[in-house]
Amino acid sequence: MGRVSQAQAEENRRRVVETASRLFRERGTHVSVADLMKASGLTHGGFYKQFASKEALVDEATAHAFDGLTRRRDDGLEQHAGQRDAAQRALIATYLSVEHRDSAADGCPAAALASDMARESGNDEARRVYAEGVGDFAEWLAAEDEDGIARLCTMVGALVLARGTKGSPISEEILTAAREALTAGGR
Amino acid sequence: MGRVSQAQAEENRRRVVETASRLFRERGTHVSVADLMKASGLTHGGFYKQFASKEALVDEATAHAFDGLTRRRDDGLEQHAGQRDAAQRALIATYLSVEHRDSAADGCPAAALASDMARESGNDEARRVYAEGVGDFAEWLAAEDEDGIARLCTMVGALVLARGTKGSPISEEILTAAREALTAGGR
DNA sequence: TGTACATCAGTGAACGCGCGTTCACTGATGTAC
DNA sequence: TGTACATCAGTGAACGCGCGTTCACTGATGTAC
Repeated sequence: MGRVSQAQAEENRRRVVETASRLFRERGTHVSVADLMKASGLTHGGFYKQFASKEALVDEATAHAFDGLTRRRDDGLEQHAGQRDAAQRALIATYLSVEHRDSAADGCPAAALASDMARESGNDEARRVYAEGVGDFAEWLAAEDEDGIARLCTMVGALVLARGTKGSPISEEILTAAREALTAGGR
Repeated sequence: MGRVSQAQAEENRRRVVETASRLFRERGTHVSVADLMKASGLTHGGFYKQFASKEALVDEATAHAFDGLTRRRDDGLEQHAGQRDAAQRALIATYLSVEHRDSAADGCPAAALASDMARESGNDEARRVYAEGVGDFAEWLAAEDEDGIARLCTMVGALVLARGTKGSPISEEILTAAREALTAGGR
């Protein structure tokens, strides 16, 4: 193929990070470099021209996924004219939907990457980025009468359990029960 | 080594299932057959004398892990002289402890295996066993004024997030926040 | 109860394959004049 | 502005290694007489 322009190279790099942030959420951080590069429209050999190691890509992809979450969350706030609790209610409804359960690739990284981070004991930077993202999200979710952390636990637990039980009727029951618990009576 | 008595063979098999149910919870179902057998004190070649495939072991180990959960839960009920809500409060406190966060191997399979089940799309039997275990646990957790499913979501979400953020101060904050949400005022 | 032999749990090497990473090569891009 | 050449993003084969699974072999166990 020969050399490629700097602009093109930068765009290719961005595409790999974007693809990784999606595939890691969908299938876990064990997705192979070869699969990642193929899904980005490249061959696997070029990977190390852009990234020091696969671990470094995990760091960047994790940060990228949380950036996307922040952006969507702030967009929602704007759509509700800055009304914080209306934006929160809307986000919770989307979060606990069948659509979100079925599309982890562009869904919440706090839920999708939790077990990978727990097991990725070697990669401290990714874990740091992850913890920071979780803290930010919890803070945003805080309501007048309730801790944002507790709400986030219910949301993440529901999503993770609904995904793990997908195919059984309990999967949808989980989403419904969590939605009710979070919207009824101050929760 | 030569042949081994039927009793010994049965015990070896049981030990492999037990080891697998622990290592799968701790490190995920991707733990290799070789590692599993070594941890059970055997060589990997003999695996297929006892199991049809690694997938079959995942099924059995998942069921075994939920059996352990059921046993511990019922033991707790007995210790509290059949007082259901006292037993529930004790279980919740243990569940949301730093000790449980740090020992996934003999911890809750609903939390530890969720992401593996979500991604184990090929293995329907393991998913069925998992969903059944989750349903049982949720039913046991039901309180007079609250759905067991919603409580389970908060518990599982807290444990999964605390494990993913371990090393950052927010990890302990998550456990505390969930404990408070679940014990204060009907929740 | 004792002997002869078939069974089969466990061993360890091997299978094809995919992993993360390296490397010689390519040729269009970017730069020096 | 045009030419000469160094740079380096991307290619594709290869590296050592670990994966799930298979297989010839072993020898103590279990059984038939």
